[in-house]
Amino acid sequence: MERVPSNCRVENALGILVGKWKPIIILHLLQHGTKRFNELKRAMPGITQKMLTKQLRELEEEDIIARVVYPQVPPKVEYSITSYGKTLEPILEAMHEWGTKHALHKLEKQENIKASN
Amino acid sequence: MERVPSNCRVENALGILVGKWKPIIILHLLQHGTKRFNELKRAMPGITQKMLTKQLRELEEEDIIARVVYPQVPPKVEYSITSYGKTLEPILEAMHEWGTKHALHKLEKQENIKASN
DNA sequence: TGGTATAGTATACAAAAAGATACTAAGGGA
DNA sequence: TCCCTTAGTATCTTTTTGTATACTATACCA
Repeated sequence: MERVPSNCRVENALGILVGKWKPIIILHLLQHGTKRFNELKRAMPGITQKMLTKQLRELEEEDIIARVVYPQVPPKVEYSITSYGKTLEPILEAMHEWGTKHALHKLEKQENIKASN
Repeated sequence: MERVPSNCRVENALGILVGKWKPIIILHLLQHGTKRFNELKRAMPGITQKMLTKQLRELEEEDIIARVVYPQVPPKVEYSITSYGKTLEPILEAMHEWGTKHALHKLEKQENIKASN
């Protein structure tokens, strides 16, 4: 992150969006609203508790999501996107759109390879 | 990359943009056009040859950049963005813009912390 | 003859990210 | 009494990334 051309702020966004799970978490909360820890976990098969916790903490640190703890046993913790976090929506949308097209592009490429054999 | 909710193609874009150097390489080629290997290297202080090579090969694999080898000694290899790669520009732009604002947001947050002490 | 340049590859190593697994507190239910 | 639940920690291992360094071929120049 250091020693990067000074006009490049792309890394700033990337630093937040990166990490296999972050965009998925943000997108899920954007689309489904407030969720409890285990609801998120169940929605993302394959993620470990450690990873989910870590990603959530990092997103909280950046003001992207809010964490509300209810003092109960068993515990209840709710996560939601902050209004600041919502400013990421256009980027996520753009990425989602491009990603969809790119999946197609890759498919076509494979078809071409097959056809030429 | 496996076991991700099927409606989520964000990872598809992220997979390409991620890696400390990729967005910088793409942005540089977008802004400055065709460049030789060592020109890129010099433009990115801190990157090693191995990393630059690896990133370039991965971007080539995804059709984002084109690699042209001139059979000369000493070797000459030119890299440029493909027309397909140019479709990433809006995302990079959006990220750059958001990243700039986010740098400000972080600064303000720090100021607030200072002020309250 | 020796040095310079380019675009790499090969190898070894260090650091960071991710994954697997076990553990915790305290209330409720069988 | 034992087990279940939730939202985590703690610890260890594996995988992925990144760094450092040395090496290559061959033409050109002094």
